[in-house]
Amino acid sequence: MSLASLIRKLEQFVRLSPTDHAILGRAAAERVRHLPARVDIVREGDKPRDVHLILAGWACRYKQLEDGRRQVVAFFLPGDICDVNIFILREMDHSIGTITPVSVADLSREFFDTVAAGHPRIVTAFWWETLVNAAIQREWTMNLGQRTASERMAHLLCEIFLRLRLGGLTNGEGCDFPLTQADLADATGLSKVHVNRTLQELRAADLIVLKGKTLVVPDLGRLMQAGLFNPNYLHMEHEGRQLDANE
Amino acid sequence: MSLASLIRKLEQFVRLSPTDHAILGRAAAERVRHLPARVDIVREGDKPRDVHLILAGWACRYKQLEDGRRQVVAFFLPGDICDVNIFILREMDHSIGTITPVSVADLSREFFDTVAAGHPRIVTAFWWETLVNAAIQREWTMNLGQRTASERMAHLLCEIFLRLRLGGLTNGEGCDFPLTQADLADATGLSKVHVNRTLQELRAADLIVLKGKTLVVPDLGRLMQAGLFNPNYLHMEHEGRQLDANE
DNA sequence: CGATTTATTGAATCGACTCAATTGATGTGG
DNA sequence: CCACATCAATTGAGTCGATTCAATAAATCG
Repeated sequence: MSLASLIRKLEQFVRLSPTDHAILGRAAAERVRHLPARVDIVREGDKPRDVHLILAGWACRYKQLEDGRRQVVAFFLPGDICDVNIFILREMDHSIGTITPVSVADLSREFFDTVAAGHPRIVTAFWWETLVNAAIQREWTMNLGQRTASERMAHLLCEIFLRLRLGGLTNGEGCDFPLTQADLADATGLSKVHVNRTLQELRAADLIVLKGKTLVVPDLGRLMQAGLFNPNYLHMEHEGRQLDANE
Repeated sequence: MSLASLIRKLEQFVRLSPTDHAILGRAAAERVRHLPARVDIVREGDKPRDVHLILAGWACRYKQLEDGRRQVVAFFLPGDICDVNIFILREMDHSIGTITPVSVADLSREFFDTVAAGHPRIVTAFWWETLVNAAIQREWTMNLGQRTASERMAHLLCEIFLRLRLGGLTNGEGCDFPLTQADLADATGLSKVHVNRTLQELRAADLIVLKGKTLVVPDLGRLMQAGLFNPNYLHMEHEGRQLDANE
């Protein structure tokens, strides 16, 4: 269960009090839904109601053009919050869909009001989450604009691996990896065929082992080099060090 | 002077009180700097100190790879705030540079603390600004990942034109346009040469008139079509209508 | 006014795409 | 538990959008 991942992630940035933990725990337990793979959680045009906290499973944020071209603009991993304060806006400008079966907690506007009123550390933690998500989105812009296919793919894999590790969701050099090549294509702006060839390149260079929904990164440093990956944008600079230890 | 643009922009979303106006006015007047064109306001790796409010001129947010490849990930127009609460983070993961000469107000951490403590409408307005900036960044991801060169360029021009109009910075169908083709190349992920050819295409289709640092959009609807532009992500849905009138 | 930046044009090349077919997994019902 | 159906991954061949390199023209600036 991955309220733990959320707290672990937030705590590498701010230290939360027992009360803060309790508040988050209660919010995450209140309205939980279990969704199958490949369904929409919210759709472009919807009126935003709740903020979604992913407790288990993977999801993605995507946008689509009328002619069907589709871009995944973000992945959500367990412990990720979809859009803090999204209910401020009138309507969604994008959709959120599940990749695997997902457990999601719906966080109400009232919860955020409560937090804003009396839990400044959580407010700070949520701002941190928001700023990091913005940084990730910028890095994706960079990724699509400047990196070659294999750099781009290596970069994306580094990011996912590090984000999973931050949530305590890796086993040494390996992690679950439920994305299909079609998902990777939608995220990297490449064609499915080229994604396939790009992955083969990375495999041939012994940068990744990817099969059966599992990713192994034998040498993260080399994969980072291949992707021109600089982790600064993930802003894991605080207590992050100590967490690295128990991997 | 473009505190007006900021207020105009925020007010099409939340109605601010006279006190709110005064607070913003004071903050924007306190520490103002005038910078020449083509210099950095902040650099990647810096410790974030203040939040920057662009009072006049254009700037951009950019990231660079070691080998020199450069991606502009956002443009800042008069009235734009660079990163609300950025001082939460340890260090900048990108740089901000001027394009034209710029007047910038440095907003202190204390200002944001004051706002958080006693000016809920401004807090909401700042969240709105933050969420819209995130939406813009997502749309750029989409733009780079899915649109062809000419769609991409048309889309970018639509966005800039609409954002300028929202700040009251257009004259009918025209606006200032200080970006060079090299800037457009860095923003669209295209080569300079191809930017040139793409602009010629748009000119040939009578979608734009662009010369001498001025852009004219004879038919915004057609340009939007050409760029597969859906303005929903700018979230101008509120009092926006009435503002359109006095253009 | 010359110097430098910005814009434009041409030609050759290449990275990534499309189309099309095949192989390999995964999953479901009889 | 196998057989079939579907979805995911792989391979080959030909094409095209966008790139690079290189040179010239036009603007802008001190």
